[in-house]
Amino acid sequence: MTTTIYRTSSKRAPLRDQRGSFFIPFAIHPPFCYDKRVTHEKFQKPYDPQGTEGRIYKLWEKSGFFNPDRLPLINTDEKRVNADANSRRKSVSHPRTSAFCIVMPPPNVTGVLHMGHALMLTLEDIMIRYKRMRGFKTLWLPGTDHAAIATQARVEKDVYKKEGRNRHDLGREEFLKRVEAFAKESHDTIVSQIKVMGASCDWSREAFTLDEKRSLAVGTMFKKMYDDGLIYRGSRIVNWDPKGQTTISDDEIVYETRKAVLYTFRYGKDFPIPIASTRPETKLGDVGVAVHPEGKWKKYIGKTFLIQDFAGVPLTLKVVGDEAVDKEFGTGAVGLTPAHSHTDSEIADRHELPKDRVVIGELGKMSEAAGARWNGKKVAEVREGVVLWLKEQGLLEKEEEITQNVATAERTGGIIEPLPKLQWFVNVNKPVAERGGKTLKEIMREAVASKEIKILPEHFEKTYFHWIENLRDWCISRQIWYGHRIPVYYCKRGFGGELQVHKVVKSVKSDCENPIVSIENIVDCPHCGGTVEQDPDTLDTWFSSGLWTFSTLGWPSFAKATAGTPGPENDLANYHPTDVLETGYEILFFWVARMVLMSGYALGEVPFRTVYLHGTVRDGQGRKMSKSLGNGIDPIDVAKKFGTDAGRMALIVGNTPGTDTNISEDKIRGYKNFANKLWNIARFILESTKGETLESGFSAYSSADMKLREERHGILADVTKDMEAYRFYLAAEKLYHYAWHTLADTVIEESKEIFRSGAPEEQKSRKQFLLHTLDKVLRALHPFIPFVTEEIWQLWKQPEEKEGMLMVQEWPIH
RNA sequence: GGACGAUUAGCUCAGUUGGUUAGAGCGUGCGAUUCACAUUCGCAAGGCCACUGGUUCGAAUCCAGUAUCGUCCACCA
Repeated sequence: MTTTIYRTSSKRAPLRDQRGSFFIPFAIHPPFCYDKRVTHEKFQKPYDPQGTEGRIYKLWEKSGFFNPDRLPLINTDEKRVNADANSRRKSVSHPRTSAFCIVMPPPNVTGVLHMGHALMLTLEDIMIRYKRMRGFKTLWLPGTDHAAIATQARVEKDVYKKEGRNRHDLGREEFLKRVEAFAKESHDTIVSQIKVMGASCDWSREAFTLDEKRSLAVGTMFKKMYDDGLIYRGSRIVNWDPKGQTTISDDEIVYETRKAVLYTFRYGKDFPIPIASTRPETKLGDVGVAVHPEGKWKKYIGKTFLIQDFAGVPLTLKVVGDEAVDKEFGTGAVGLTPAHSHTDSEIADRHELPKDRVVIGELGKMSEAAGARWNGKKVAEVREGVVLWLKEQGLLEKEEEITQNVATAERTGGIIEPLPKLQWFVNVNKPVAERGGKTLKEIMREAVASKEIKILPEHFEKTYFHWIENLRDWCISRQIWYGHRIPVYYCKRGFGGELQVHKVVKSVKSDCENPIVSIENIVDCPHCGGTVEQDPDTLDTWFSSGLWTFSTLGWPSFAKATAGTPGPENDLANYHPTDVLETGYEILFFWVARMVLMSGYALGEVPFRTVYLHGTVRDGQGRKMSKSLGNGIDPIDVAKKFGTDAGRMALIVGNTPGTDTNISEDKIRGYKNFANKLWNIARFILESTKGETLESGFSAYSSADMKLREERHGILADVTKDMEAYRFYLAAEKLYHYAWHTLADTVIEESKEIFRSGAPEEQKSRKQFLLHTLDKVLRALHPFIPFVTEEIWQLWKQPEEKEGMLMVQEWPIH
């Protein structure tokens, strides 16, 4: 190996004398002393991501440039317009005037980073780095989510496994301590992993959905909505999870297909209409029978029947006609159990049937209303009992096995028991005076319909509208302990001394206002001075997530008054609405829509301009990654084995928005080779152009090189267009292809001959072309593979100032 | 049941919104090479762009229908 190694240590930066020219102390080859480039011994070995990435990340972090307030001016090469005939470029410094902001979808503090997170981080980092290089004041605000139910369930499981105790054994305070300890540990892991991914986010602004500032935001929002009459307490059929002892949202239900027996029977010998049910035990709570208005049972509509004894209880059944009943299905009639079925409850509403006949309790056991015979017994047991009774009475007409979808809780697996409960709701259909009389539903719809928010890919807009059409009031209270406690207090005196939060209790005579909504903690009733007790429930985690774009930017503490001034206290003015929300399509409804709601309601503006939805990351064969299949790929393992750059590139190339993507080790290995290829391209160019410095105004290109230059311009212009249009998958692939198959395979191969036997001008031209191309390729690839490009840049340019880092150089628009 | 999407090389997928000969990666076959490359390079094979019809000078791309697969939503007593 004949390569000259100028320097082997990275310590010595050339010194400057007072006139700003370089003063070379000693031992550096004189002819090339103006060339800061060195051929580093590192280039003698293959690229080593493990030894590089951590060090480079620290370099970036230390620079402070992740923080938009500390970003340097952007340096731009511009042609002089008014000056002399000399068309050489000069360097101009521009302030960063436009802002670009992404608020990171906060990973749950329940575990470790997975491939989906890696994809999210990569896409966002690409956008952020690109915009930073385009001269924007870029803020990428990181954070984590307390993920109430998920985290609590996780800790409950752990505690039970280790100590055999449940949360009630520990008590609220002690249990929360455990959860917080777990969340803290999990948080630290996640943050370190986000850093491994190369994410250039501003850690000084890091947020947590359950920290003090966010809690203030949540409390403020709750009070505002309550005062506006948008939050109300009401008795509704909720999805009760008897196993988790909590209410869960529709979105947290998973349906499992199971076999069940459908029983067809009559309530009594004299009752004319047979009905069918897979849950005869609930029939103890029936208040009527619904039939189709034009069906075969039409003649009974409006009649009321009294059943003296239905398995131990009397029933009063009114026959009503309702369109919701399918005349072809089953017997063409539905027994109505308003307290234990969503649809029955709605039918009962339409026909003013009583809804208070609750026969099943929170523990999944029968209640008093089910009669002395069944009171306190388990549901399954009672089902058998009722069927037996029906058989004995000769009322059972048919038993058939059917498959049905059973609603179960995603987290606990418990079978959902619809129960009426007193819960807190957000009214989505009430006009909001402050917002021109629009309802929350309309706010959500119009933000997208008016194109103020653009969703990528576009077809998800249809799904979004469809979801909004079917939206019901949002139940926001959860009977769990970990989360934002509902900022509501009850004066005990107002309830006659006994607090019964979930039951409708008739107000005892009292002047006290109940409930009392307060952002501050209170212990005494502001009216009578008696003791108050806080609502034991916590808020749905999406309530706090909904505020994420502005609770992270300072709301409600900092008003929107000082746009243009740097500093976190002006973030709301400077960065909201944010520019892009990048997330998985599976949480379009849970989260995206709710952010639109909250932001539109509280600030009167959209939370973001563009929604970029990515797909699910699957394995090489298109299967979902799962623990049971053992086909998961851990992004941290990938970083160790192939380097983060390789993993990032593999996730991006060919990954269109909204579409699932497959990833395999083979694909990642391919891009590890690419990082090494780039390394070798740099090595070749830097070694074969020794003595030559990149001349920024160079124009004496040979005709062949002029052509190559045109081609390069074309590619980079295309890539820039792709970046602007969020076609990162195309941009990445084009750059990959250009670097490998044009620059390396063609240009460099030709150059070898030129350097061997070409004319001096030809050699000079080619050397300049190669240096310029390397410079631009490194810049353009930096958002995608930031580590290897920065490392090459550092070895080549040896910047003395942190402003010389590739991360803050200008993007090559052509 | 409703909505949305997909169907392109052996495999996994692009195809920038109608324009010449449909591309990439991996894989396969043949041949070079240690001269930047824990290799890399060159060459090659391989496609009725699901099917049927329509619009158009021109369709993988737009429209209608059919088939298969997938995702989401709702959930029926």
